[in-house]
Amino acid sequence: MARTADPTGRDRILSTATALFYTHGVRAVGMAQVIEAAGCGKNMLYRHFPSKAALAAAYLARVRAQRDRSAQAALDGAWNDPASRLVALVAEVAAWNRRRDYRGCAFRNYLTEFPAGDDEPARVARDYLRDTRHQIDTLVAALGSPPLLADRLWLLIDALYAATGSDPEVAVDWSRELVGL
Amino acid sequence: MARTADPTGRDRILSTATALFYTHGVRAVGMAQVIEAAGCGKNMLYRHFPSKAALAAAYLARVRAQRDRSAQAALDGAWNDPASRLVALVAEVAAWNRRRDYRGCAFRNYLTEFPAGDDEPARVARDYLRDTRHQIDTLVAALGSPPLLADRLWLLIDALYAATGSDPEVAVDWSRELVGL
DNA sequence: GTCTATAAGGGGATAGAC
DNA sequence: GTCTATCCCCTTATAGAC
Repeated sequence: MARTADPTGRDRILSTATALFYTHGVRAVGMAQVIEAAGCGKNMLYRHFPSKAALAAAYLARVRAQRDRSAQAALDGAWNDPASRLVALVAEVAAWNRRRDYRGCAFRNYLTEFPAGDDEPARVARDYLRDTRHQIDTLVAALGSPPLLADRLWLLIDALYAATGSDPEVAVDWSRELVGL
Repeated sequence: MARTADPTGRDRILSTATALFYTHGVRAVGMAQVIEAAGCGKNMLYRHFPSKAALAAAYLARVRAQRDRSAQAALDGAWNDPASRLVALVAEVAAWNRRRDYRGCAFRNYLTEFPAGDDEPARVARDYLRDTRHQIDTLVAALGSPPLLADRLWLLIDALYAATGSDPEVAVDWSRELVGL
């Protein structure tokens, strides 16, 4: 169809792969399935993503970018005190949890699917966990609270990502109580 | 070697499969790998477990039996009041969490690997989650506390099963505080 | 030169047959 | 226990349309 390079090609493929990987899991989705859903040729996919691991890493990086933007928006919409910002972070996870297409945490899910993985996607996943945990620690320190508060808030976030049928609002209310709001 | 059926055969196979499935994930482990590790013939495995789904269901049922026994032992070792029993249940999960070979919750992991599954193993997994949640609800009702306590304790248990590097003791102490001990 | 479509390589999956 | 059938996996290579 197009004689010139399709600038939307890579993004369209990655968008398709992201939806499939997140919904069904990385292991359950084959490259052929991504190709068919994206409506592209095999050649094009492998030029942009030389392997499935590369595609999975790009998938996780894309989700991370979305999550970071969403978390930043939550912080921007909160009061400027550490307590409000901590609650805003928990509430943001809860809001994500309530989405109809919610299927847990993409990074924790990946590490469950590939427990011994130390390739690029695993690094992206572990970096996200480390960075978000660090974000909590920093805000708790700014609040002047003992590290125990960070441990507890992190437990709440872990629980929200597990999502075995609990009401996310319980966690948000609890976090508010924890930080003294 | 043996002319009569090996009574330990089925159990040996299931034991091997349990270790492999739990450590590496169900999807990552092939039937050939189970056969080789169990040191049995292919026909013997398929005689006892006609499909991989049947083997996975038996694996989850076996883990459930272990978990139920362990939870019961924790209850038996606790005081007979609902508060102590609730803490004992949380502490039992924390103790499991501290094991070196801990790799998360077998049931939650399976549901992550097969999110749309409604076959036998998925039913075993979901039944476990439903029953353990019900166990918490019952004890909280016996304690005379509002359902919110059960929601919160369930969040702690979910968090313990996620286990992204938190100290399990934090959850146990928190549960003790929650039930008023 | 850039895309799609198709075929094939090389391996491993589940499962069945003897 | 071995051997085979069938299928799907990831990946590469080839051929054809614009």
